[in-house]
Amino acid sequence: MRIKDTHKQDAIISATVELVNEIGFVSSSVAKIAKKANVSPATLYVYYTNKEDLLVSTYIEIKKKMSDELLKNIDNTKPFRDILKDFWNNTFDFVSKNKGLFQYAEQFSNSPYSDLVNQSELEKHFEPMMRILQKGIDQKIIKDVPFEILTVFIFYPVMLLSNSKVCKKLTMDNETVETAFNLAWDAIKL
Amino acid sequence: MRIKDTHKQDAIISATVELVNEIGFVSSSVAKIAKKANVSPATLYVYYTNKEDLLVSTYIEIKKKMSDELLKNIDNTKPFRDILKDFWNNTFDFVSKNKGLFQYAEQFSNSPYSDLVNQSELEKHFEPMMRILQKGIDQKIIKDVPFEILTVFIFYPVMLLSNSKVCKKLTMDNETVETAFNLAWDAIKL
Amino acid sequence: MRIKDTHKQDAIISATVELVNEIGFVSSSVAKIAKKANVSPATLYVYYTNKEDLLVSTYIEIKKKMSDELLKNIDNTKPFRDILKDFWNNTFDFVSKNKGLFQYAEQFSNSPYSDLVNQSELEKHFEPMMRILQKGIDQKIIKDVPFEILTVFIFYPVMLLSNSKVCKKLTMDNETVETAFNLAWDAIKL
Amino acid sequence: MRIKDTHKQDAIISATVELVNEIGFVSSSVAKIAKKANVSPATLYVYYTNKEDLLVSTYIEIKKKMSDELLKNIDNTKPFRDILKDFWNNTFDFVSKNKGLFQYAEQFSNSPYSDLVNQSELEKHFEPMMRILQKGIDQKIIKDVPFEILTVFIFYPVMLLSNSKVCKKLTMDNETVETAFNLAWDAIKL
DNA sequence: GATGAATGAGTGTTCATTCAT
DNA sequence: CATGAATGAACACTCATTCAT
Repeated sequence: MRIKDTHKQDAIISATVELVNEIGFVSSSVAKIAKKANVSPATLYVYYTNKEDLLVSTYIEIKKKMSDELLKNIDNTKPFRDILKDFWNNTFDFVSKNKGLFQYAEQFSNSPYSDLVNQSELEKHFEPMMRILQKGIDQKIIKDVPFEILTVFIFYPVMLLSNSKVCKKLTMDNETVETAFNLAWDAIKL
Repeated sequence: MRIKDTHKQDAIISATVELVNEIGFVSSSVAKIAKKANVSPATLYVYYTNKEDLLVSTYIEIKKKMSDELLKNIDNTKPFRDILKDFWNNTFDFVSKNKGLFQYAEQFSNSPYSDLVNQSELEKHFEPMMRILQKGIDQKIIKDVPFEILTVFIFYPVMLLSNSKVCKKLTMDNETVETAFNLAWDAIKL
Repeated sequence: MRIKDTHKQDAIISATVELVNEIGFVSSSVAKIAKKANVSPATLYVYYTNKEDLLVSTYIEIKKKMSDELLKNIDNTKPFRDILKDFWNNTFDFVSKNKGLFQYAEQFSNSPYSDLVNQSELEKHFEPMMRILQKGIDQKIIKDVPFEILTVFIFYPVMLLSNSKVCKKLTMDNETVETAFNLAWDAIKL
Repeated sequence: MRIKDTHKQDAIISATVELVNEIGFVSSSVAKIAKKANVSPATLYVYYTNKEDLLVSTYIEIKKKMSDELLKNIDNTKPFRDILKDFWNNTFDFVSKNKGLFQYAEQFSNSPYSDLVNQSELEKHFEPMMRILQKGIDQKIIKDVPFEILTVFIFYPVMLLSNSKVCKKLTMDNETVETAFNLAWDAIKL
């Protein structure tokens, strides 16, 4: 028998992400994805049970890669503010270098497909950061407010600012990233 | 007759928003929208030149209604912080009471359809708030950073917190809204 | 609005019957049926909710037409044997003149589609004949055996003999039909 | 190894019959048959040149097995009526014990696939019965009518009565089989 | 203005079959 | 012999849109 050609599966995932970024979820048909990946539409069904499976799997893959990158080099022994700053920079780096993946994830999570994903499963990867935040609360470094609120001020802003749809004009240089972090820090610090 | 017309058009818009919220952009076909609005698919083309026009017009309508509501009762003579707080509360009120409209707008603005909208036209409605922010900068009440950064900390958080996809567990009572505003204010204040 | 074109629906039904007779149930695709009927495949869905609906509706239509024809001119006042003979002749006439319809019905009733049809509903049309049989039993003209057995000897044979798949060589002239009826009668008579 | 082969081929045939009985000819795809037989779709093409070959071969196999069973223990020295009765009983036994095979054959012979089978070849197996019928005619025990007519009254009824699609309610116990045979005999006897 | 009929083009998916291993 | 990967062609069906009324 023929061996499964991982090159093909990679091509399918890439094509999916690219196409969704180019023409959006709505217009991204299986046929177009297949064409972009230079495979037959039928081949797609060798790797995924259906279109939904393809889109969801792609999302999960991206999210996993993202959480790996965001938590990379996080050093618990550093001062609290520095840890957050490293995470902030990691986020900015990832989003800058993977605009396509990030934009796919944004579209996906705003679509009804996202209901099909076990979100809490994905969020588990970020538990280390949650533990760090909790330590900050316990040590009275940051405000004792619900995690969701902290998240909105310390994790989302860098993503929003990197999102070209939100920030059309502002170029995100290192200085701007730094400035934004100062605001985030002021928001949460005690 | 005018009344009849408006009724039908309203029904179409409502049906569009409801359907997109129920089954998403991807699955919302003209036929289904028409069925939900209790009109013929052809009737839709009496009011809109095509599907895109319908979706875009619906978005613009929502955005206009939203900007009206958010700027309602904004009193320039109040102290700076109170103005922002009023706007913050207006946002929270609108999103709470119009989850459907808000969610439609979110989906829309994350789709490539949004490229078809003259965003700067829509943003004009928020110029009053921008002028207020500028005054705050000039009076050295808030930090002198790019508008986009301020926006991310003072306008987006309340929307994110109201978004059920972002905040699944946190119930947004008045106290929580107040707490979140304090963080936002700490972020931007000098 | 455009008025529903009954000519089109008739064309669809005819095409369905013809095609199924030519190439069988298995190979009769919606596209092929549409092509034969000179309509777009989409048009088919104006009249029927899906392929199954088309096939089932066609079957029911045929069965209704058939029961009308078989019971035509049945005169209850005639002697018992003559009534059966008339029915027998009607059956032979119908099958001879509507080989296509008959063959479609045969294929259909041997397919799993037939499970979708409310058979007892269709059998109601034949109740007059059942009552006649019962009268024959009561009057001790024919044997007192279950209806199904009588049916197999007095109703099925003429259909089997008219079925070209069963009887490839035998030409069914009037004499043969008469001969066969004599056997049927001998089978059931007391 | 021979044993292994036969196992696989048997599995394929069984799967084919079962699947056709479960979901019908129309929906029985090669992939599904292979899955049911626990082999690869490709393996199927080791034993059969294509799908048609598989279906036809399966039919022929069934027909051969059937003719063997029906003619089993037929004793030419018995009285004429007893021979027919034995055959009748054999038919009933076979159909009862092999409903799946029988139903497959019914579906097949009502499909256009049946045109691909050399029917006269299959009918050769039944020549012994034809010779017996001819002897009955010659000895003036049964009516001198075309074979097809005799067949319809002496061979088909037991099959029809055993067919669950024809006889939904009637349970075929020994008494019923006996009763039906009496009608068949009355039909053909002189 | 308002409609349901009608459709070519497209949808996601499965098909029978082949091929390299 | 036996296989799972791979596919072009076909599948049933829906799409956005137009048209006659």
